[in-house]
Amino acid sequence: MVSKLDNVLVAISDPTRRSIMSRLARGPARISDVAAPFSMSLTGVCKHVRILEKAALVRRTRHGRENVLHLTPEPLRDVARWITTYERFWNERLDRLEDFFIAKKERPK
Amino acid sequence: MVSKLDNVLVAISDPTRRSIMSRLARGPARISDVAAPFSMSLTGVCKHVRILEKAALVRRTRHGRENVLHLTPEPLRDVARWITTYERFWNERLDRLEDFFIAKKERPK
DNA sequence: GCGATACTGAACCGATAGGTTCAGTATCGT
DNA sequence: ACGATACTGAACCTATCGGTTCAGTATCGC
Repeated sequence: MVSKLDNVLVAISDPTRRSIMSRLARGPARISDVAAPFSMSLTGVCKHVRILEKAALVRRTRHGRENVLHLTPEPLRDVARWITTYERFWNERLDRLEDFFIAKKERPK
Repeated sequence: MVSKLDNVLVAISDPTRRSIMSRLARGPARISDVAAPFSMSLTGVCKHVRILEKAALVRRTRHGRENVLHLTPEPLRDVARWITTYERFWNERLDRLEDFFIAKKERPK
C-alpha cells in the first residue's frame, strides 16, 4: 500500500516539481505557461504535473484546449503533521541540553 | 547544486527510511538492531542509513565494531519552514472560500 | 475549413534507486 | 589464537525516474 503521505513526499522531493509549485503559488497558470521558464519539453513538464496531481498538490480545470492548473497545497499539512512527531523529540534533546547546562551552572567545576 | 533541503526531502521520501527514523526516535540503536525488523539484508539497511546521514538526519558513533545510530531530526525544520511558505497561501484560499460563502449568504439565489 | 495552439500518448533512452550476494576487515568474547 | 559478530565495499540486477522525440487529437481564431 502506498500511502497518501508517500505520494506527497515523493512529489516534493523533486526540485523541478517544487519549482512548479512555487510558480503556481503566484497564481493559476496553464501548463504551457508553467513550462515556459524551463529548458524542458512540454511533455516533460506534463509528467511532473501528473505526479503533483496524484499527490493532490495541484488541481487541473480544462477550459477548451487549455489546462489551467492551480495549487492546492493542503496535503503539505500531512507532511507538517508528520514532522511534528519529531518536534517533540528534538525539544527533548534541547531540554536535555538545557538540563546539562543548568547542572553545570549549579555545580561548577 | 544540490541543496540541503533536497537531501532531506529525498531522504524522507522513502518509507523504509522513515521507518528507520521512527525506530531511532525510540532511542539510539546499532545498525543491526535497526535492521532486525526488516526483511532486508543488512547491506540494504546500511545504504539507507548512509542516505539519512547525508541528510544529517542520523548521526553515527563507532564503539569498537558497533555503529550506534541516533536521530538528529533538526533538518526537518528546514522542511517545515519550506512548508510554511505555502501555509500563507492556503490560508488565503480559505479566506477566499469564506468570502465566497459570505457573499452567497448575503445575496442568495 | 484551415492553420496554429495546447496539449496527450506511446515508445524509447540513460541514469539512478533500491535491492541482492559475496567476499573482506575489524573487533569482541572466550 | 580462534570463531562469532558487526559491519563495509564491490559487483551486479531490475525497475523506475526523468527526460526525450514524434505522431496524434481537440480546440481556437479567422
